This record gives sequence, structure tokens and C-alpha cells, in this order.
Amino acid sequence: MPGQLKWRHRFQAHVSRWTVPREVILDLLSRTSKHMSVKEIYASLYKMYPGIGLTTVYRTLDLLVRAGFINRFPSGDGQNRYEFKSNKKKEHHHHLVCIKCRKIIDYSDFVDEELELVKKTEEILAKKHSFNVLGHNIEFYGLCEKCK
Amino acid sequence: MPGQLKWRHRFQAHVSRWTVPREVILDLLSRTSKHMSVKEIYASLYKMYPGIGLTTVYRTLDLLVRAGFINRFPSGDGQNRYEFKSNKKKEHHHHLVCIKCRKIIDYSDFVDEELELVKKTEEILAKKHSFNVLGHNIEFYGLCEKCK
DNA sequence: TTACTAATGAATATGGTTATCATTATCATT
DNA sequence: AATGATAATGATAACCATATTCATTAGTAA
Ligand SMILES: [Mn+2]
Ligand SMILES: [Mn+2]
Ligand SMILES: [Zn+2]
Ligand SMILES: [Zn+2]
Repeated sequence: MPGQLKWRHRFQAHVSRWTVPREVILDLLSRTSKHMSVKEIYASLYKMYPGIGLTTVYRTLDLLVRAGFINRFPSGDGQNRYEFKSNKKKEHHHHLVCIKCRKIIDYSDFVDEELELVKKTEEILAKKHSFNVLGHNIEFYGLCEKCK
Repeated sequence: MPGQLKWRHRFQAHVSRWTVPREVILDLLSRTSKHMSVKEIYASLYKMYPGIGLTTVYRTLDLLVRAGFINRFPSGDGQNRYEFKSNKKKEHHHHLVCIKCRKIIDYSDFVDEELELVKKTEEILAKKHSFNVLGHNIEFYGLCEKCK
């Protein structure tokens, strides 16, 4: 089953209609490893599909976040960035964030060791603060190769 | 040496004049354990000091971040939140964030164990990606006692 | 005190995101 | 294939957090 079609089915569990904007946005994010801003996503789509509306980009991204297809995170410069969320558990990763150019580097080194500690921490914290832990964000920030 | 005076000295290494807005903002943040938004800070100050301007609150918070007195972090709801940064190394902590009411809980359990791993990870990542690591953010998100 | 000018705050601008609403396009039904 | 109900779109305007402008105020060295 080709990717598009598989997504279409997964997606239609959440919304009723499969549309061109939804297809091209999902397609773009699934093909890139970048952590794109709305501006970047819109600019990229506009080339191939000049009719697309900025509003729809926002709405669709929101939808995709709620449906669990993508992650959203504040970029520190006032905008959000989005990344395709792989459904493979293997591809869980954390971030290295440049505070100057806002570039985000994925890494998965030590994830096993980290995850063990993270899991343990989650359990204790959940009990101690009566908190229902749903996930975590771990990032290192600093200056990337170009910016330092 | 009382707190105010000590801050005044530390602060004046960064700016030339000690003013009422700077004093009350620094004082407020140093006394609370909350992670306050600008709106909350402004509202709180306005009671005691109705003349204060929102612009000055923004400017002063910016100054305090640059001077290393406070931390700023995006709250996930489009606003930033601020917390007083203790100069005691001991009080380094991470966050438990409620995705519903945006409450932030500090925790420092496992920080020693975490920090060891974190430090090791920092070194490897720095080498591997030619990245100058300046710090880290670790947070667990989920639902707090009231919201779950 | 005075003079210099950093800092303030009211007003305005900016920029990312959201709401409104008339129009369009999807898709189940025929 | 054509129809019709309505979900989705996109242009426009609103919203809201934050930044900028600039005339006025106030901290500080002299
Ligand atoms: Mn990533
Ligand atoms: Mn904190
Ligand atoms: Zn960079
Ligand atoms: Zn909560």
C-alpha cells in the first residue's frame, strides 16, 4: 500500500474528506527531515500549488497535530515549527537547537540509556505529583557549527 | 547585605540606572516560585504600582534574561513565562508541564543521575555535531492533578 | 542644583495565529 | 454521471503577544 493511500485512510479516521491541501501538506512534511515553520511550509507549497491559502495551512497543521501525524513545538522566536512524526517507535529522538539561527538537529544517541532514566523518572513524578505523564521534551541548546 | 542591595550591584554591572520598575519586577520574581506570564506579572505589579507601563515590563524582563537573573520559556499557549534563576547551583531543576491549565511544577528528583547522563551526552553531541552546547531543557508534559 | 542622558510609558506598529463567512469541492446517494 | 448536503477552503479582518517610536521623566555624576 503506497504511503499516500495509507495516510489517507489513517487521516480519514479523524476527518471526513480527503482534499488537495491536506494531501500536499502531509506529503511535504513526510518527505522532509526539516523542522519547518508555517512560513516555510506555505512558501514551499505555494510554488507547486499557488492557490493554497495560509489559513488552510494553519488549520491543516492543527488537524495533523491533533490526529498525531506531526509534532508542533515553539521555536523560541515566536513561531512554531512542525515535524513529521514517524509511527516507528525506533525513530524517537531529541533535539539540539541553535539559539542563533534556530536550526534544529535531531539526535538519537543515548536514547536507550536516556529512556530508561526517563521512564523511571516519569513513574516517580507521576506518583509524587499525581501527574499523568504523557510525554517528554528533551533538548540541548547552544550554537551550531556555522553560528559559533 | 540585603537581597535588594546585592541585586542592585549585580544588576548595575549590566545597566547604569537603578529604577523603581526594575526593583519591583526583580523583587516580585525573586519572591514567587510561580512561572509567570507577562500578563500576570503586569497585573500583579499594577496593584502596588499603577503607574507602571507594560512596555517597561517587557523591556525589563528582556534585560533580566540577558543579565542572567531570570529564565524565559515559551509556554505552549503563545506566551512566554518567566522564573527567577537562583544562583545556587543546587537549585537547578526541570519541569512538569500541564498541557491543559499550563501549570508548571518544578522537580529536582534524579537531577544528579540525570545530570551525569546529560553531561556525557553533551560532550558526545558537541563533538559529533560540532555544536557548542550551552544548556538544556528537560520537561515532562501531561495532565496535572486537577486537570486529569 | 544642574546637566546629561538613560529609562519610562503612551501610542502605534508588527507579526504570528485565529475567526468569519461567502464560495467551492468532496463524496454518499441517486 | 448527476445531484445535493455540507465539509473544507481561502480572502479578509480580527486578535493578541511583543516590538518600536518618541516626547517626557527621573537617576546620577559633577
Ligand atoms: Mn526532530
Ligand atoms: Mn521552574
Ligand atoms: Zn546556528
Ligand atoms: Zn492542569
